[in-house]
Amino acid sequence: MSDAPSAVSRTPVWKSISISLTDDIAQGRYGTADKLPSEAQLAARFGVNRHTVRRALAAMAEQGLVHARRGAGVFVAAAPTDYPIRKRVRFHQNIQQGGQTPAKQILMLETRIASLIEAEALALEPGSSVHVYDGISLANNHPIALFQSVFPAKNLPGMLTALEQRQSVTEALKDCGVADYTRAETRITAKLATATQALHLRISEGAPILRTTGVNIDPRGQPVEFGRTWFAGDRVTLTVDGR
Amino acid sequence: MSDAPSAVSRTPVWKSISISLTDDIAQGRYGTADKLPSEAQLAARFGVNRHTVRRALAAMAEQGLVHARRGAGVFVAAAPTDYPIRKRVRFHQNIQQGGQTPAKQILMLETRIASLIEAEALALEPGSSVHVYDGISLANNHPIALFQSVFPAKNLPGMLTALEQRQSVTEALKDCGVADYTRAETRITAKLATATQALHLRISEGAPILRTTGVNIDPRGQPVEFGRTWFAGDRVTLTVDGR
DNA sequence: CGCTAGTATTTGTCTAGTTGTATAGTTCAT
DNA sequence: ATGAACTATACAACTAGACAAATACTAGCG
Repeated sequence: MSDAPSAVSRTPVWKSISISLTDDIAQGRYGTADKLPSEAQLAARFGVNRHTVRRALAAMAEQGLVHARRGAGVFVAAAPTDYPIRKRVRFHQNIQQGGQTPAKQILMLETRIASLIEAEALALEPGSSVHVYDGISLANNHPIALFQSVFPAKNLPGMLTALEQRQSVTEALKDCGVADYTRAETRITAKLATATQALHLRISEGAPILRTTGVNIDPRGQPVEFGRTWFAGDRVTLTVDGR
Repeated sequence: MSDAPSAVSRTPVWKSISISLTDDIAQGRYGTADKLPSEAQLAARFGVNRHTVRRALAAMAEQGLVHARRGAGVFVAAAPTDYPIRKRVRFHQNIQQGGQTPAKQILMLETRIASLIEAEALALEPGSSVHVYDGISLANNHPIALFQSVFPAKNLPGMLTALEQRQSVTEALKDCGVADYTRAETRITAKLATATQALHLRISEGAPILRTTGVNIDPRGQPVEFGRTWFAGDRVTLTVDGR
């Protein structure tokens, strides 16, 4: 009691180790399928007992970041996914290119009146109706991001059922007659995870989140999708090409 | 626990325990870096509750006499070491001059791209690669400081292996053709120990730390090392010569 | 060259001990 | 009553060491 510098270490040591290693992976210090230093070496590096390192690694393994092979070592399972933001942003393509398996989980599909923001982004009359697609993006069966896609309902009948069957936005749009689309603009900001977001993304509340907002347009320049995506900050690295 | 009857001021039990243990250390019954008996054992010896012993130990820790490591025990802290900062700062020399045995423990050796700060300190092009040497400085086998030495990679091939074998920066540099070097500038600031630093230095989180930042240059004035050192504040006294 | 056997590493599991922290209760002097 | 000193108990976090099980490495042999 009565310690002057009461900067109480509320976070357990193993958690800070886990964060440090996760960051190392995120920074590319250890690449996908790379072997981490042995538990003994890590224990020496962090100045703790091997068991404390093990607890940190266990937490990372639970998140699917690493996996251990007895006698061999601990390997990076999924380096933070590189998610390129280009003219043509395609979730499935982006994930597959990184050697991972993409998937989507539907949270909600509905048709409703567009909000002001949505109407403006899609260049719609106020009061127009839109299809809304809420869901979770997964890579290798681990949640990467939450998203909400908003489509103008007028030109896209049957979009909801198409989304339900296809899961892929690209293919659903193709079913509805939109063969191609490109990203007109993307905005990126940093947020902190709310409780619900944290739950869905399997991160802790208050963890950093990358929010991107983008509008996709068809070749004629008509907006076809207004999308917002919340990426788990430590699981994804957004990369923006020069152009 | 009864007599000394009407005396107005009775010293608390924990204080007398603290005095007793302090005396034991002063008498050399527990030497530097020795582990004291566990709190439970001390509680039994003094016939009190463990918490009373803890209060005594807390008082001693506040005076820098002992330091506790969770799960490991309570250890007798070392007397502060004098560390002179001069034109030629040499760790091994400095420690030996104080009659102690120097040693270094490698935490990490790597080659990577220089950060902005590092590039500027070493007068390198942005994006140049550097050798980085993370480690712990020990005197008489207990930690004095954490350090990070950054060397320009271009002029120093084989520096990492040299460091691995030699441990001494001076000798490793000699192996790489740098016969002599002097300290161009040293900055000193005070910080608080982070969790990891505290673990390595065997101090408590939030304890004071002296951070020195320095650049060493070769006789031609070329920067050869950018070093940062975090000294355990209550274990080291930095001295600066008038010179 | 390929195979095997032995050795060293590395992760998995178990047991035991130690400090850190929280809660609750007792005693006692003022 | 009130608060300080101390006791009692329980659990969390971390250390320490040992051993088993799986893997990687290496030397030697055919």
